[in-house]
Amino acid sequence: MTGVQKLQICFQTLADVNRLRIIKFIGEQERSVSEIVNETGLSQPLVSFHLRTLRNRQFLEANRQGPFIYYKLKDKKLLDALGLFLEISSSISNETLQEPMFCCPPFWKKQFKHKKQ
Amino acid sequence: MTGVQKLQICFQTLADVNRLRIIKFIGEQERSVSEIVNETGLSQPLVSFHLRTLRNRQFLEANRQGPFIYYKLKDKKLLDALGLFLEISSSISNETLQEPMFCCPPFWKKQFKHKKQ
DNA sequence: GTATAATATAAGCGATCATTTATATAAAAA
DNA sequence: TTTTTATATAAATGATCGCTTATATTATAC
Repeated sequence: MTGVQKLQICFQTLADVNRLRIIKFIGEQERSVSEIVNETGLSQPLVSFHLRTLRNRQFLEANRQGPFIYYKLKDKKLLDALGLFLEISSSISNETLQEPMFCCPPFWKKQFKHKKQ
Repeated sequence: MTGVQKLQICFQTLADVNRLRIIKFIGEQERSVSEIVNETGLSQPLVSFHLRTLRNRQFLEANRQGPFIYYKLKDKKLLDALGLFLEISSSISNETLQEPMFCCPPFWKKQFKHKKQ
């Protein structure tokens, strides 16, 4: 697996607001699933789903204590890296970022039509 | 737009091998579209599509010289940030990363079935 | 044992993304 | 002007992702 492929998987894993919020919350200190559910307001299955993703991709590790399972960051360097990207992304104008980038949903099609020759 | 949302868009943009390869190639020095097509082996429309994405998201900027359009990185900090993530991702085992993370395509379903009680 | 609380998994759905094929634009050359 | 080269856009398609609802597991308490 090439470096670029690893990067892709890394970024794919981080390309979700809810996972980022979870990482941010866990970054402060380790947290149980129910704490994360309360903090984020997400449903419990959804939190578990994201935690599984983050655990499988080696961003988090879990340890059970009684009925609770506590998650923590595996590598604190991740927080530094996120800070660096926050810098990079903050210099980007809001308007541009909000433009649709990819395949245009129906209501966008008109705006991209070329004038007929 | 919150910091987390900006991060999501950043990572979403970087979560593609082809875009990462393009960034890596352009990072060395500015390149024309046809140079990128030759380097990557991707089709010209696909390269243009990814370039538009990267340009819209403010990672690249373009300047035309005659019939050629040269693209270059807007912020060289991006290369440092990619290096940092390369460190983080390199410590992750290949096997784990290759596991399917999300919704399982048909041929995977069997492997995740629980034993019936 | 049964009941309850905490967490994980399964299956299906809707939306979005990357890609392809075909076509349009734009600049230079003939 | 016509042709050629370089690049961009359009439309359609298949695959994947995030989310929801329902159910299963695991551990404690009774």
